[in-house]
Amino acid sequence: MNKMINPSKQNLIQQITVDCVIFGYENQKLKVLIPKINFKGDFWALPSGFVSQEDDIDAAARKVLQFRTGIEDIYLEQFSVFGKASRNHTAFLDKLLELNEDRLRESEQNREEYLWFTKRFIAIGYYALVDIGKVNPQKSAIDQSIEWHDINELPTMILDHQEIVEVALHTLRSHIDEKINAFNLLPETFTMREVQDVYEAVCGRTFVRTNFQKMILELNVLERLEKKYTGAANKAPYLYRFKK
Amino acid sequence: MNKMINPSKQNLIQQITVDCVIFGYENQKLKVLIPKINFKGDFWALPSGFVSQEDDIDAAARKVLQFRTGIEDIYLEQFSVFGKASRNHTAFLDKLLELNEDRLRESEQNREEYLWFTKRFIAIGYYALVDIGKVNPQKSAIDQSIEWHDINELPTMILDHQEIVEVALHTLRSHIDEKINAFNLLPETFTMREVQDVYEAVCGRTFVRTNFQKMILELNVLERLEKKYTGAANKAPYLYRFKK
DNA sequence: TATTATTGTATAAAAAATATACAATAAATA
DNA sequence: TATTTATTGTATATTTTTTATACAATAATA
Repeated sequence: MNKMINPSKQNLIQQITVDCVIFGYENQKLKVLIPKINFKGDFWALPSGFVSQEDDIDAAARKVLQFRTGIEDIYLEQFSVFGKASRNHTAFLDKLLELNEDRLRESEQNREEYLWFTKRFIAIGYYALVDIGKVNPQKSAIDQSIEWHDINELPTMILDHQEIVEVALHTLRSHIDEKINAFNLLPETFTMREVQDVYEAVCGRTFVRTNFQKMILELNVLERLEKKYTGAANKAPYLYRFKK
Repeated sequence: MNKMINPSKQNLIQQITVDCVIFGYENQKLKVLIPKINFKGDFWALPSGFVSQEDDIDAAARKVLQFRTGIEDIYLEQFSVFGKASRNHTAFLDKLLELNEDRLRESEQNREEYLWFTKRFIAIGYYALVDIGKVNPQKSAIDQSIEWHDINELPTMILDHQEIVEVALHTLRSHIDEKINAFNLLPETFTMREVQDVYEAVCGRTFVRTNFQKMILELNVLERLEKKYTGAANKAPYLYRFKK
């Protein structure tokens, strides 16, 4: 949320944001990266950004993701637009101002920002899925914190951000087969079990191991390498990698 | 395209359009409704509109569809956003001005419109599917004509409108099962053959009659009524209607 | 009454998805 | 060293879904 840095003065498309649902995977769990802003009142909001006149909307979303995760070439996908006429930050901002009178004084400039930011906004939704281990979450200037939240225990977010996450998750699940490679979640080489763990976390369900293997191999994107001796007291699994 | 009626003066969201792919069905054929603008140079462009501050984006799209088709409660669906930074009407307008010098004189107001309209625009794509028989296509003030074009013989359109149609068609095909009812294409009662004709036109392929019947009945949205005596020299087919 | 075109129904065949069985490890441990 | 343990690879059985084929039942016509 670099929303507060005089956006009304910048060379931006008006009344448009790109709102990003950054899914993260670690330890068989699916999470979402959500900043909490640094004001009294417990306000959580999805990472989002504006669209510069010079940027493709995809590029605008990519900037948000790069800033928030530090990852350069992240795969992301636009999935829906949220454009109700009533979709504005007024209720949120008024609440915030009410609870933070001490810090936010009336001023000509603040007034201008307020008017700019309480206009109706159209959000273009993007989602990404990253390896939590590779990410160093970045707070913006106005954030108190930014944390990974389990997909089943999301905080109460502003506006329609809850719905945005739901739609993103639905899209992610239906696209996982084509995107499992693009997401770059797995190491260079990996076992079948690791692939299955990703799938189970993303889809929120279990798969029968033997059938999962068959299904994933039939996608025809993996090649089998040597065995991996893990030190565990059992048969060593094969390693795989994505075909070039 | 009511784009030319001083849009820069109206209460609109800037740099946003809703671009509509209006599919039409008639005589086992799938078509697209495309206006041609009333200037020298053969310019075709999808029906589109701007988004008023007071309208949901869905409502903005609905207005375009209502104006173009005369149908009140039309089912439509947002399917994608087209937002390249280079997406602007400059090349199109310059060509148009060059070919129509006689009609378009330099003036302060025209200049203003030109600058407004050559900004980069983000298009939110919507599609609908209507019964051509129920539609009376409406030209806008700047159109020379508006016609149904066979899906396989589309004219060369401005900007990325060709791509927009392609993405819309892909979405339509993948959603046809859930939407066949919503599209309101079929009469109150209809035969199985009529349903299959719609499917074949939309999907651009044939189906095996007996298997199609089974498939469509398994969707569980139809109820069977009495037989229909058509006067043809063959067994009378049953009529169906959508369950309430 | 035989012919014709098309429908409704049944069923066979093929393919895909799901469930189950079991031998083959790789290390720990007895 | 033999036995135990947990997990893997492979095969196969079962079920479900999809696709193909056969054919009798019309409703009018010739």
